Amino acid sequence: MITTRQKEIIAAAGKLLTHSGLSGLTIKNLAAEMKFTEGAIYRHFKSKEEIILTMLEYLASNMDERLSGLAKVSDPEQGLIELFENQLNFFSQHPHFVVAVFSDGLMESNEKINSAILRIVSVKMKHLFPVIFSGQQKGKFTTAITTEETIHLIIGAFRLQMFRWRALGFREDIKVSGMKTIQSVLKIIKA
Amino acid sequence: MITTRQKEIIAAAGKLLTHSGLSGLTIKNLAAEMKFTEGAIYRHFKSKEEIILTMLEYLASNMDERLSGLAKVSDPEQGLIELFENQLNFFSQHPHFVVAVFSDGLMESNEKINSAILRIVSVKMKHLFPVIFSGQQKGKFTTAITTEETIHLIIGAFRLQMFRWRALGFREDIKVSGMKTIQSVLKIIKA
DNA sequence: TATCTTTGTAAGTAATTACTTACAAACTTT
DNA sequence: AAAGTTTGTAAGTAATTACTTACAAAGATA
Repeated sequence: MITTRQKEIIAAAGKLLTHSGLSGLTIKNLAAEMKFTEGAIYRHFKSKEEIILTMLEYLASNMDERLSGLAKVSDPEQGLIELFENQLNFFSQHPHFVVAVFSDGLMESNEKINSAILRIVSVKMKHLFPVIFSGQQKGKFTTAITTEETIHLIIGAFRLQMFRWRALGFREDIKVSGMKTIQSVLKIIKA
Repeated sequence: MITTRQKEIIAAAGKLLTHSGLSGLTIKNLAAEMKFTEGAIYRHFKSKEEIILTMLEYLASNMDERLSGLAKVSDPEQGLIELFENQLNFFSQHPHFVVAVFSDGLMESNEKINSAILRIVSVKMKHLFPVIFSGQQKGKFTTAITTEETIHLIIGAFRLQMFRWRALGFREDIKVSGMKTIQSVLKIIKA
């Protein structure tokens, strides 16, 4: 499906994106990052669009696998914590993918890329929904707002946290500050 | 300070940004949108960077003025509602500025642009802080989490709402869906 | 009325972009 | 060992980029 080289290239692409924005993601820069020439990039991808799409699809399925692999816990609060610990662990180890996953900046007039971005969001929601829902049913989380509204709050807070992490140059420990955010959300949504 | 033509140009720039992303914001497209030639753009701005910076600075001071002009109300809940009604009203009338205000996509390796973006965030926080803080002191809002954490939750939810509005092509009425988000946040943070 | 300033056009510039083509070295397979 | 395949290089391409320059028309000022 996806070769080792392709993985290396999309990792380099994420790195460029995160550090220099979309305008920094050029084939020239990508080749330099990979330490070979531009032509070689086209041995592995037929276009720049394909690189971005492959990156987004990889991140979506990677996230889906990771979160599917989480052991089922009966306590919804613990389930929520483990879900975000897993997410934060991934971004802590792969900070260069932050932009690709969260950036509105990749949203251009390109239909394919836009729907690939929305797929990532929906994967996240897919795993978040049952945790929140069961928490509400068990009387652990508030039912003052709907499941969707709760998810909206959580994802919004998480995204903003990642935005700030990047804006501040990845200086803070995202595992610590990210969990603080989740903890404060938890305090608020607990029934 | 800023001429009428300059305002027209930054409005056109926002329009291009929102519809076609950063790569759609070219001098050529900008000139076409203004219905004159590329050279004429340079009669009003000395560089593309200056256009973006002027746009961001305009948005920051515009927001600052708007929110400063709000009548002081004693009820924090009402204050919060009026603040966001004002914000939603602005974006409803100027949807093409959504990207400029919220997009991480403008964040590039350009230092000046990055700090202009962060200025917008800080203007918003400046006006949100006293409302939340007084609400907590008056016992109207929860003190289970800090003022900063509350603001983080609110801004995160609001940003995500704007992101979705754009992703769905500005189809829904942002005044309605935006206020729903604020209402659900309010339910949660009320003491 | 004559001159100056402002704001536009037309046609360029060099640099950068994504992508291609002809060729060669190194593995793999036979 | 011979042949085929994979993966790289070197040197291009046409298109697009931000920006410039020489010129002209219109309005304001003298």
